[in-house]
Amino acid sequence: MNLAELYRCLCDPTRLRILHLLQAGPLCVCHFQTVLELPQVSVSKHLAYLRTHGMVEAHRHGQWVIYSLPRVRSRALELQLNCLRECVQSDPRFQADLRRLHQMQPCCSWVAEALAAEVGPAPAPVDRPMA
Amino acid sequence: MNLAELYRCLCDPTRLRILHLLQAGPLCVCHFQTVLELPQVSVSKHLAYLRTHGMVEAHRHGQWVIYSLPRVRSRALELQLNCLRECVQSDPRFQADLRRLHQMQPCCSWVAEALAAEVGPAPAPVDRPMA
DNA sequence: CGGTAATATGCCCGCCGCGGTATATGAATT
DNA sequence: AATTCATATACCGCGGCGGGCATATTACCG
Repeated sequence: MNLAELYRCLCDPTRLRILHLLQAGPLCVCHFQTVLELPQVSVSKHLAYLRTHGMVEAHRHGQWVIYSLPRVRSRALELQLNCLRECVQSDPRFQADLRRLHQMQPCCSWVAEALAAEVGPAPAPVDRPMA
Repeated sequence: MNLAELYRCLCDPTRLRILHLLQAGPLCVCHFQTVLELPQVSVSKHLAYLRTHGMVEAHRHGQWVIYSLPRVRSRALELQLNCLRECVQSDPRFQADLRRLHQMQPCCSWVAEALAAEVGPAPAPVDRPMA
């Protein structure tokens, strides 16, 4: 992916919020719906956009899909994610998202945690790229 | 300007090349035309886009218009420019642009230099924001 | 004043991305 | 098998943006 394409992934406020949240660890779609307070279809479409552009990875766990930042990242992606983190440090919007994320008791937190612990070759049940 | 808007300025390859070149110092439109090898109208429109979004500043010097990065920049803009510079370090396209910039003998190099030296309250002749 | 060089803008068109609505897929549960 | 939950996708309409062409603006020069 070239740089302009990468920036295109970043030029939507919802996608920025998603990527920011993902820096705290893997999350399932229902997390995003709750934290972002956006309709399911909107969240799903933005996640699909990021996924097809290699900005996030998706893994099915039963009926849930866990999204995470790519395990292996290009140098540019790494730099951009760091830059994004610095940029939003003083932004109330993004910080509020983080607070809401930590407050919520998600339906599938155990799944996210299980997947976060999963650093090896994915020992979990079904773990295909996408549905 | 919010962050997503900033990223929107960055999500076009031509604008990325322009911003990258500007990190080497102020340039006039004819520089961009030569280095980028793009039609005048394309260069001008991308510059207008960046200008209206506060990513660059324009100053008339006689019949030329010199573009530069803003003298005063938001923290986010500063971070993004640094990140961009790091990201393109190994990109042949952007490095080739820089080489071509240094090779060329521009029509109005003295103007750019004069403006670069200008750190004070703009002592030069006519120096209005835009035409 | 007329001409020319440098730059900007208006218009048209095509494409992409976003929101919304409806619907499909896939897994779990009974 | 039917239902329900979680998630994705197809379709539609709209606005923004980029390219191309023509034209306007501004400054300079003879």
